[in-house]
Amino acid sequence: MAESLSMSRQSSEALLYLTDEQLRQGIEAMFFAYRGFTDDPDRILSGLSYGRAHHRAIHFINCAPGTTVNNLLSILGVTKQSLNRVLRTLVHDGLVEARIGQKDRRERHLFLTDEGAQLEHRLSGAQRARMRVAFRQAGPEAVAGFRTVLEAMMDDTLLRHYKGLRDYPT
Amino acid sequence: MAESLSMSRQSSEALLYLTDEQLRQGIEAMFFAYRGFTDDPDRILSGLSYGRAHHRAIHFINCAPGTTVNNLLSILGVTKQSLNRVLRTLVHDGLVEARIGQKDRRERHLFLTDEGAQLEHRLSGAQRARMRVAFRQAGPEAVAGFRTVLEAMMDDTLLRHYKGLRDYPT
DNA sequence: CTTGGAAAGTCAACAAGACTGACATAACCT
DNA sequence: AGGTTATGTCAGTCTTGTTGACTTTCCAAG
Repeated sequence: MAESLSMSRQSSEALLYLTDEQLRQGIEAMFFAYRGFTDDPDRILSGLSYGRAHHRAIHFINCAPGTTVNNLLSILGVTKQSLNRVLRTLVHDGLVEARIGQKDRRERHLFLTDEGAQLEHRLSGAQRARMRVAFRQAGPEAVAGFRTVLEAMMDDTLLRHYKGLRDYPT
Repeated sequence: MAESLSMSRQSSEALLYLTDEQLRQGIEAMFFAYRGFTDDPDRILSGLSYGRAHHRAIHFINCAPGTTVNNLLSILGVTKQSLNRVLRTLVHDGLVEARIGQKDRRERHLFLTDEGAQLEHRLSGAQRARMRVAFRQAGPEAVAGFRTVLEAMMDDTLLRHYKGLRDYPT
């Protein structure tokens, strides 16, 4: 249904999607979609004295349990001092546990506590719900295209983080 | 090429794209792609004592020349105090002109000066360049899907801004 | 073995940019 | 004349980013 339209006139307008106007619309779509994307979790967090930074930390600790602070740093792309502030409150509030490394005692390996996992699930649940609706509305072809473009838009360093990097040993 | 893969096993895995793991990957793709998306302009702006907030203002004033402050407010979704701080510096630095409305003298209609348009072009140029590469890499089918999913992900109010809202009369 | 450098993490201070709340001014409308 | 609307401003707070200085730990070269 969605693809029949774009494919029918593919020959005559094959490069339409590369005009400046089309690119500008792509830019705005990213802006507005990202806003919708972060809205639900932000609303949940604002009632908890946490922010988007806490959400990001919780999300990636959940994805890669046992990851080190340094590793999280390179994923999130912020300074260690900035991350540390967030991590400190999360540890203090009992959402994250930071275990001293066995092999290298300088490292801290990060884990969600039960309470942390609970919050993570609440946050990602809201986000997944919105994305599920969008994905269902758009259909599998569109979703495949969505992923393809997004991956092409990432920096190569980030792309590496995006693919892989699960399961950290303690 | 891209679609042959997803269509060949469509029957058996038609709903694969709605599993929690697929949704989680979509979430991360948004996160990393948005980072790549804002990187280039941010770098340019950091040398100019401007930030992403200035970029957004400039972008939408360029798209809808003559728009009012109030209108910009609802597009950007920030408070007037926050926008005002940004706008003040832009007007002061001669990048934006705020003309008093003809019909309603309370309104300020916003325009980019030549210098403002120049900066806009530099910023959006960097962003368009990256998006052009991504679009070309992904192909027209993927781009159509990308747009479809992004639109489905927006809030309805934002969607209204995204479609339309060009050309404001002075 | 020791010593010096690198790496991981922490503390402190600061800046940008968002927010709220209160208030001012001008212009519009009934 | 009085109420509403559009805009601007001041003051204060919060989140989240920054840099600089510091400790602890590890490792490797002398």
